[in-house]
Amino acid sequence: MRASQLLIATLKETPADAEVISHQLMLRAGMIRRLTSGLYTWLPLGLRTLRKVEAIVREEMNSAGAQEVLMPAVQPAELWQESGRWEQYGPELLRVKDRHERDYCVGPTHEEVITDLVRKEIASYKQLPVNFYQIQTKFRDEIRPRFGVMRSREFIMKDAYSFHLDEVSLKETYQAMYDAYTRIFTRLGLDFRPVIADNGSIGGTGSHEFHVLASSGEDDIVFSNASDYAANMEKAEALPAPLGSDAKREAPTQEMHLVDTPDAKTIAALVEQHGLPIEKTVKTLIVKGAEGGLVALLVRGDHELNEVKAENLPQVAAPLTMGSEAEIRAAAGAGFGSLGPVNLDMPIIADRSVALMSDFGAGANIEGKHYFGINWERDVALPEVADLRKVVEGDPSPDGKGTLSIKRGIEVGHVFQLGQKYSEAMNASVLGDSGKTSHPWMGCYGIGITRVVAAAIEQNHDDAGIIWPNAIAPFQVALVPMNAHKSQRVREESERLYKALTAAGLDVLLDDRDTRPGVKFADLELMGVPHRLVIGDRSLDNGELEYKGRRDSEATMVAADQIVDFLLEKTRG
RNA sequence: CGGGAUGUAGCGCAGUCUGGUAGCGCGCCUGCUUUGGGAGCAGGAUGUCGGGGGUUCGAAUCCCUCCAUCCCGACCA
Repeated sequence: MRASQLLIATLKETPADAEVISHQLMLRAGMIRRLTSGLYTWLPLGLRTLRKVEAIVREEMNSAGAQEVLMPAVQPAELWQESGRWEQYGPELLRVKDRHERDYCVGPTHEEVITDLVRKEIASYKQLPVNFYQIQTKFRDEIRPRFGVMRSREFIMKDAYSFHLDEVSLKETYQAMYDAYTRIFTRLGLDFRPVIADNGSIGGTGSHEFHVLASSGEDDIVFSNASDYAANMEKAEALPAPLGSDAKREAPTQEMHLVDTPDAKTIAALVEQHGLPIEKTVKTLIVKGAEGGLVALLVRGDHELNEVKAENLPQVAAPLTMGSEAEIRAAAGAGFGSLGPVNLDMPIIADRSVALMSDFGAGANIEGKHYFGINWERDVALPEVADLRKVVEGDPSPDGKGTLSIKRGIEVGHVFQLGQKYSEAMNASVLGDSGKTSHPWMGCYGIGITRVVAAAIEQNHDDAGIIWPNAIAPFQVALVPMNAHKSQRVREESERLYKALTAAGLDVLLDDRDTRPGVKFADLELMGVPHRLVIGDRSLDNGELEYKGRRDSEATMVAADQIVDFLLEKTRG
């Protein structure tokens, strides 16, 4: 393509409302423009990258045995009422009425539509397994859209849904999708990790998220330094004690005694004012119980409650809700800051590491007082023990190998074993070889296409702009003719190169704009074109061209007759 | 939805406290010069000062109200 025919909408200054680097650079490079909150137009430059991501996803999905379909963005309410999600989904589901006052939604996902298709079209186990996917625009009415296309309301997603006679078949396809995702993100040139994820309220048996590692990521992901164990924070298991220790409680050395702590309403204050080591303190959090009433959760002072783990406990109400000050005062006899397990009349669940503590301090359930020197069994019965806390850097890995590190990640993909939830709710069934009907097992597999583009930039940029991986660069090579308005030879050589490189299968941008070279260099760097060739009289005299990779600090000279092979080599992989 | 901030030319901002002809930089248009890292000179265009209401002789500026956007918390690809 010629630059004179492309909308090059670069900006020198950073728009004030863009916070993260990918958003800033996408605006500055002229990839996207905001229409209104959470809605973006993809300009020609941005769309080129978007389409390349789609193409890679499509190729790998096809070769993994999935079939492409395209479902409507607008869906009838009836289907969502059948699955029960019309009520469940909440305000994130954009609901609309047509002229006949019938209810519809703009689809945030397509389990209902695909299940409806399958129940109509698939009747026999002989047609299973099947795996359908689409690349399509979704809408989620996010409370707070932010970070440009990273968390927009309208976004493009690849979503796939597989159907199986039994769980064994589901697991096979699940693995095939896991492998396909690994190939996709590898081909995209991204540094990513598949991590074990929580299944959430949908249930099911298995789930992995694919995260692109980036400090601006919104999720904490946890992984071992000595094995391939990786999980998201919600799911990462906290072992009771460090590796190699015998995980036993130490014998009491202190008597339990009541201490006046009128100004110690927080763990930090307690530690500071009373000289107690923080790992000898216990935090008591009181939440609503599944059967009504309240439940107390205990974690060590230096640990944080993992809300997902807490919510998954059978005794605890979902969603997790903290008790109100008034409720707690009525039940415990004291308010926030003075709560503890001693003389507390409600179900108590202690984190694994709390169960191993001795001589510890906790609220006394008397306003402004704590007990110090508490020991389990002797002073208070050991309650039920569960894994309640968030893991921290340096915790032992749950698989017994190495210790855990925590990094930030951007979730770009999710594979999920759904089980029979939708096929049962919507009565999709197939005949088996015994002549009996059964509900197919389902899996679903998503990739945030638009988010991938932003994530790639978060991971690949410098002060001058974007640095695209070869596979998704809008243009692989830029040609910059020098002094073209005067030198016919430069013009001719540029045209010749443009045709030769294009014929060799490269995506080439010929910068034929009538502007100064500094402007071109700055624009091309901002737009992230990974390879640049300068054509000037000086180097042509020597039969050479000047090459510079986007990450190179210096340009190098390349023999003009070698240039096609040279660039084919550079743009590979 | 709660907390914080902002809204003035396409973009970045000043002006608002203390009411009195709406400004600066970049970008854009014309001409001449210039052409290896965001050119120079000369000339030019562009604003319902977020909307509505009020106070006032007079409002970007003061008051009321609505709206939008951004940032921090609960959802998700």
